[in-house]
Amino acid sequence: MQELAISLNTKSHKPLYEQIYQHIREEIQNGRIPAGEKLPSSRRMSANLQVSRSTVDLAYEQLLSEGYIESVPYKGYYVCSLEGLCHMEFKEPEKKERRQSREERYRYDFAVSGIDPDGFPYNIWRKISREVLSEEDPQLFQLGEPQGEPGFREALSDYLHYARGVNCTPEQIVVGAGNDYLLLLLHVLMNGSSRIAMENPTYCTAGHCLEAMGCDVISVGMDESGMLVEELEKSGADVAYVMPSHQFPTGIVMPLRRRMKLLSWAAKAEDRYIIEDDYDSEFRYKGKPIPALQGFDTAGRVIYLGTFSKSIAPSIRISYMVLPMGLLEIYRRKGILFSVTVSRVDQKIMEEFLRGGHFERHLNRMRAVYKAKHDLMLGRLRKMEKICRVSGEQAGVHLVVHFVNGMTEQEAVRRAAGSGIRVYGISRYRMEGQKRYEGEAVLLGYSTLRLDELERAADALEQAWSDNKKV
Amino acid sequence: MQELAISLNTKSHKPLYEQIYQHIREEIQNGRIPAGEKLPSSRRMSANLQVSRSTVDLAYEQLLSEGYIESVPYKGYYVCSLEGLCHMEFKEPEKKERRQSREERYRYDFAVSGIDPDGFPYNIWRKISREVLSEEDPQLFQLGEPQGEPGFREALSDYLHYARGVNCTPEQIVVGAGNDYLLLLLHVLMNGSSRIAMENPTYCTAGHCLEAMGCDVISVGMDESGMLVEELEKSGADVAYVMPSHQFPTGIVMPLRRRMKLLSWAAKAEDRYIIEDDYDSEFRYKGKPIPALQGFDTAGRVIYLGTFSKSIAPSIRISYMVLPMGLLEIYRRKGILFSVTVSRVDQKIMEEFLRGGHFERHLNRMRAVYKAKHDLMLGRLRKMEKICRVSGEQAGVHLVVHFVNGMTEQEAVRRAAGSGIRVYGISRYRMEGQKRYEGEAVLLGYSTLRLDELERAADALEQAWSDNKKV
DNA sequence: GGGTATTTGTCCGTATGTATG
DNA sequence: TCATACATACGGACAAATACC
Repeated sequence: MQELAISLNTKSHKPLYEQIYQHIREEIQNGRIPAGEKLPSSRRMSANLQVSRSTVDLAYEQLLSEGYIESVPYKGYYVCSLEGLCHMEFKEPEKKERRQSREERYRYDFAVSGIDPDGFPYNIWRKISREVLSEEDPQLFQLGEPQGEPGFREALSDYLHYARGVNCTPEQIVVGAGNDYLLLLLHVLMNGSSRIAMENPTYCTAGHCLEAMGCDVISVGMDESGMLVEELEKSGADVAYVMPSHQFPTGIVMPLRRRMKLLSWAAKAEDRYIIEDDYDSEFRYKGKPIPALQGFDTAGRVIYLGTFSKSIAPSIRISYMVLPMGLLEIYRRKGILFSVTVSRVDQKIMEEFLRGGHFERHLNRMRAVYKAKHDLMLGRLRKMEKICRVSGEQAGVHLVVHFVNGMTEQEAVRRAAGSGIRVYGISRYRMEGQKRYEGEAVLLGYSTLRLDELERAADALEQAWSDNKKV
Repeated sequence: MQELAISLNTKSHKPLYEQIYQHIREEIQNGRIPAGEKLPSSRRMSANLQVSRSTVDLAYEQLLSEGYIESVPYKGYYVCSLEGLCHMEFKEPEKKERRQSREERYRYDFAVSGIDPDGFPYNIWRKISREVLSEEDPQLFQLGEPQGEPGFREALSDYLHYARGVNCTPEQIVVGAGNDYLLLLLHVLMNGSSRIAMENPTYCTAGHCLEAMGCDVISVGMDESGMLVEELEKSGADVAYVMPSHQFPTGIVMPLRRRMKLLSWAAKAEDRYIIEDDYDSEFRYKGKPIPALQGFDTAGRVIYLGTFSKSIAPSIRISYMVLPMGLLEIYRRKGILFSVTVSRVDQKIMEEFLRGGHFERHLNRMRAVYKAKHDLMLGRLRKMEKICRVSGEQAGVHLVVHFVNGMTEQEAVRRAAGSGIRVYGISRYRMEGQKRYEGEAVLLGYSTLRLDELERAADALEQAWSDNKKV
């Protein structure tokens, strides 16, 4: 039979198995599932509904005991004919939807950061967390190594190697609480005197952090392949901060040729480095992922920066960097003074999450979730061809929208706001005083909104932008 | 392919199928099973490993879903090539020589850092941890406030107020992963140009961190009341780093008079600050605790630094600082750029730990534990009056031992080592090149040793030090 | 060369242990 | 103590490919 689409409510106080049981019973009573039909196996059903098999088992067992279905061992469950069964109509009392009134100005926020609200793998995380805390290993609560737990770094280097093509040993990895912190640490390692080139527009938070530390942040132009290496060369920068896998905010994926050019720029001098922020590399919707820049680096000039903020949750604060050999030596002199900033417990949890393959399964799940949202938004926006076109759609969890009907970025943002929708102009990601990026565009992040919200938000957005009268 | 020799551990808490899965995955990742190779059939494997077929099935299924292997129906499972990822030579990191050998030379380690091995409140922590993760609050996994969770800061400010006499609102608190990090952040706030005075001897790690950041660290002498304010004045320092509640390593508690003098030094200029590291304030064995320096500060010149490293566990990495108003403004401009470095989950757990009164109960328990150890060691050392006398015994979890029989610090350390006991000479806590502190002494930390171990260690120590023949 | 036994992945229902409230 | 939910592990049945007589 077809897949049953049962809407389960985890938060409801009604047990899951009962919700399943009731739904199937109704289907049978209504004749929507005819007698003789085979029900989906408990495995299939549990996979569909994202619940444990035994939950489905319980539901089936109840149906069985009440004679709605019969079990044929090694084959499956089959719907009985209802003859002779008296059944009363049972009306579910309507539950009032408890809507939380939001005082927020915005009904929908196309935030470019953040994760899917239902995306956190609670169950596994809870389980691993419990396991780790149950070991009662006295060592676990003494201070750990400054670089991070050896076991965690090993699991991480395995993952980075096969999933991202990063070429490193666990010894090169430094674990830290967030990219900001790692940049801070890096700044200490580099003796605080770097001139850092960033693309324009870029991930300003990092730029402002670097400026706050006292770095010279230099804005370098970009074309459709990413940072312009010629300009970089002229800029006199020592360090280039790039996001080859998915540049923020443009969504540009740096092609191989440009990567090589960048690497040869770095190889030209001893004190040149590339900081590769492997932003959003986990989510790609087209083609195969390009391995990290770091994997092609033979001169030891690439510092690879990665995080679990996007792939798991921003709030768990686990990032990591891979240092080239030269910097590693400096780290061992100076960096080692600074204690690790991630809880040893959290590191252990993350290690198990990686080793148990949960991370990959989680990524696969999230990829599917984001793909659905991505496709929905892309479809909707492509229908609005009179108004806009889309770029940066190959990867990540946001789209870049350019207007073809003469609407300015500012106006698009204002109109959306007028309809209670928050969108983000790309201009806000230019470093201050750097107006070299001329394109106007709006960013639509779809990670934090649920599918049905996206649908409604897209409706409202279309209306707001289609409206011809000026606001 | 050949039979895989997987050593299964039935007793381990790790599921069988996961052990199988992990083993095979690692073999594939390391290339020990080449791409295209056929895995043993589930039957053969299950016979070999003496487990059920479906257990093997589960393991294979997981490998399948993650793309490590592919299934050819009625033929077998075959290892996939890790397609799409460039394959570079992956050097197997040679296993490092067990460093433990050096640490195992010591039977007993009177380490001055670390906590009681049985001291971590596993049960409550597990319970709260579970509760926090069970709430399934989607907000909890989005990025939190840079300063730390408002609720946590509120609980913290309450605690600091009544337990330490710290005078602050939650808005002044900045949460961070460890004192080192907070110093780093502070350095950014202070524009990286500070001349910092530290006592001598002192907590060198902090000193070296500050130096690595580029601070001028100036050593200032001390007497039995702590830092000499006259010298501080002459030194030209902007910032004084002190530990009034229990100076490390001397154990000196700064009396009120000296505190006031210090405060008036700071009040003399706009850019002068005192960093009050409230080290070990939680554990006092005599008299009532002196409130924090910060509570007496009317000029807004004290930065209060606290941590749960000693009171709960070093590895959980939760520290905090209280900024005076002037710095708070700067923080709101520059510091706010840096995301918080403590996991939001951990903050929530800690908040509950505070609010539920568990922290105080825990402290009481630990105070009793440490008091017992303290009294034991103090008693034993006082019996050795021919050899040494003790100082710094009012608070903390270590004692300072001065020798009265002419034994040098170096010799005391060596003799102890000869008996397999690790003790720490106080000289190692002088900043390099600063030899102004003339006293020789040895530190005995008793937090990480259990009572019975302490007993035996004290025996051995007495013998080693009593022994009159030179070593 | 055609039939048969074996091997294989796949799918199934079931039983048990454990965490949690 | 009991209800709920989940994870783990078990072994039987099936159909297609394959090896063997």
